[in-house]
Amino acid sequence: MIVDIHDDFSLKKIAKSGQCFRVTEQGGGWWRFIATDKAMFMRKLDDAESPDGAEFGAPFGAGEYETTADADTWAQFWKPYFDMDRNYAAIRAECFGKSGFVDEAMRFGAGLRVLNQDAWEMLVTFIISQRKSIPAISSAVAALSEMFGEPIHIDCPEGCKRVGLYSFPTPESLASASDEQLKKCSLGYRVGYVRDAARMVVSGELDLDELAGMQDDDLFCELQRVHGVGKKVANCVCLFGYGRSQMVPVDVWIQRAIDEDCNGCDPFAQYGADAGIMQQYVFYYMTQRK
DNA sequence: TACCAGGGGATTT
DNA sequence: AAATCCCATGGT
Repeated sequence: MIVDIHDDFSLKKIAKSGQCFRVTEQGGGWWRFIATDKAMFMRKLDDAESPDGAEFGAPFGAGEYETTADADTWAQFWKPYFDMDRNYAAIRAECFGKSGFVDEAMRFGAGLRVLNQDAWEMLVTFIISQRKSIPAISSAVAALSEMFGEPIHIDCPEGCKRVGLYSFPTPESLASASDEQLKKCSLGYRVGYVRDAARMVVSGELDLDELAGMQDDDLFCELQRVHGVGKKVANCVCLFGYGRSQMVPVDVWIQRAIDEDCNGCDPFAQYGADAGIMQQYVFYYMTQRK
């Protein structure tokens, strides 16, 4: 199926933006996305290699995209996943001019979008993320999904390999997992954290659906009841799992940006409801610029 | 407020 | 090939 996209959209930048860890580049311009129990291949058509930067106000990467998703699954799952109801080109234009550094990060990262992902998947993934590099997180999540997830059966485009197609593990499957199995997934000292989180969800002590109805502060506090979830991980779950676009996770890269590029002043507060989106541009800029 | 925790992946030697 | 560094941190 063909999707016509009129806003910022870069599969490559999204894939490398450190918010999703189950996205892989395939052959022939295809990118494979796995989220919860779904997998989907997508590529840009009519693609002359896009330049790195962008003009403000002009959509970056707009055009026709081919997806293996059917119309219903696109509309119900992937369209909201890609946050398609938000106009990122307009946000870049509105936010321009408040910080030279953030302006440059927006120019560099044009095409990024903050994905709406599953809260459970985000909780586990960002518990795992602590003190790991992005490639290490990706391989741990892949191992966990292969060991505890279910095979996903979809048709792959020509040249794309049918490997590693597993759903994200359910809370039940992780709650009943053994330490030995979890350790094989390179979770290290995080094994106990993941099992506790799974148990809390299975027992109902932590109701992730109920949390969706809470105010930011309450949501933020509730998440930190989970062992292994501090401020940074809680902020990631709020931003990526609950669509709280004003939340700003501060990791070593964002802290470095504040310290070394912004004279020690936090630039994010001035963006209000878009602060978390600016954070994502800055994270991408810090990790991908040469 | 220090210090430590698994280990993987990237970089340097 | 081996040493070294660094990592979307949190608990103690």
